[in-house]
Amino acid sequence: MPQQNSPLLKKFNIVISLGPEEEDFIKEMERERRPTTARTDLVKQGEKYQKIGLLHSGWAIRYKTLSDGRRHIINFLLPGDAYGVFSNLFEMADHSITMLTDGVLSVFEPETLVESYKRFPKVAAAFTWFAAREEALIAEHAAGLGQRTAFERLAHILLELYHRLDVVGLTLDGRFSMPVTQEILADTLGLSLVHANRTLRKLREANLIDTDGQTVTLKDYDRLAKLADFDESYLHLRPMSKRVERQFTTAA
Amino acid sequence: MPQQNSPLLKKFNIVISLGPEEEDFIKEMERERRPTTARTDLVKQGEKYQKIGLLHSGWAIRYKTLSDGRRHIINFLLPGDAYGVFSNLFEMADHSITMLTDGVLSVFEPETLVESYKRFPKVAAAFTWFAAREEALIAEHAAGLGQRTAFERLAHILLELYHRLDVVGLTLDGRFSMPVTQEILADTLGLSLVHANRTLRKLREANLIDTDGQTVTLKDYDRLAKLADFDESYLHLRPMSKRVERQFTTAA
DNA sequence: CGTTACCTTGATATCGTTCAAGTACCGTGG
DNA sequence: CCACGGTACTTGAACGATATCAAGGTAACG
Repeated sequence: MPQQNSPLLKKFNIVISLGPEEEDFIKEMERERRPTTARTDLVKQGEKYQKIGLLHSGWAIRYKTLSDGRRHIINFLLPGDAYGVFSNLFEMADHSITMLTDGVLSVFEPETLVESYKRFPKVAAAFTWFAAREEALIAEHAAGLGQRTAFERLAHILLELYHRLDVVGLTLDGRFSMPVTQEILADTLGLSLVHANRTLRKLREANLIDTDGQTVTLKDYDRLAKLADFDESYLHLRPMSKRVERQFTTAA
Repeated sequence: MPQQNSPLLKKFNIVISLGPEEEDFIKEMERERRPTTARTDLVKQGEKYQKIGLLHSGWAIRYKTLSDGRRHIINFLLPGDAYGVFSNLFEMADHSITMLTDGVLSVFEPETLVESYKRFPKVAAAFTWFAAREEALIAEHAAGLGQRTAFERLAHILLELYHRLDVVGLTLDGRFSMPVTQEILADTLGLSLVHANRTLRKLREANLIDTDGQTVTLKDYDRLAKLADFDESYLHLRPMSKRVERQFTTAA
């Protein structure tokens, strides 16, 4: 029977071509699957790091809490995303990760990744790539928080989520499921809950999106992209250049 | 004659203990020194990546430009900082880097770093550590942009700069040189130039800081840290844990 | 069927922006 | 040596985007 590729492999296959042995190595990493439930903490700010994790299904948030309770959501973790890849080097986590929904994940020891550096440099390159991409995403968010209006920011994050879900096959006709309360959205965009709600309404009233429960529909991608100044290149979802790939094959 | 350690080595020595051969490898990377002048672009958004760079002296900014000209400054590059370590994996730069002052830097091919993975895993670990730290800094800025007031944000960045300069020996009695116009500061904090100016004044009037030309003095670290909710742990300037260091020595 | 979580909307307050103007300090050329 | 233009800093006044306060609505769930 044809085994469907995991979301992680789907992403990897976009940027780098892996041989069967390399794919097997990754599949081995993903073999042990651990079901989780919404509100489970995967990482806790201030506590020691332990494992690296891969999210197979479900959504999670990576967030920071200020001492007075204010919370900022750094990023969403979607199916196919990893966490702890490099931040594992630190003694303590400077952020928390919590499941937003039920989901399934695999966790493994950092040693496994170190091993890949020796045996399968291309696998290591793929993980490094996505860790670097994490930073690119956060930098884009920071730029948005600094420079974009609430309206632009909201449009922008919806477009980002659309693209990120699209590569792992979780969109259909501009529609996707977004299991996120408006409070979560507000804490992501640096807005009050009330204003997040109103901004969402404005987007609906401008005929740019539709919402139906947790389902979001992008009704006019082009206008949305224009008003949010959205340029997908920061998502870096393109094949690795020969130049770079060569580095990681001769390195073997 | 006792050779003064480079700012990069000063930072590395905080987190990991390097043997003489490893230090030599780094010194070799830094050997060729290239003077640069203010306003020189080290990396340009939209252009191809080329090299990895180390900044020995001078300040630079990493920033993104929106299509309508708005600019957000992601981070400052200070002496001892590197750029392009991982973002080199990408085909195109999603941000620019420009010198704020005259300075000196070393640039080298990514292959050099790949080589270190095989020959000197601890050196690779140190670079990886600092690339991961980059992300931690940006995440903290994003959290600030989302949740902190202008006043808190300004206090926070001053404290961050103080700490980052301190580890490379560029502070004295709570004082440091900050070759940054208020416009740059505004674009970092997501404020208008006018409001950055007023916020700076408020900080002065509250007797928290002094400014004299480009020199900033932190007059009351504790009060500043408290009001900005500053917790230096996100800077991750502490020795690497045995657990991690072991990974990178057995990996050799 | 009451409680809880989430969404929605109005009214008012505030933080930060924009517009406008003026000052101080340079470096350069006449 | 002075006039000039450029860059950076400063301050006032009006405006606007977003927050806060307050209230009510709806659906899910034990």
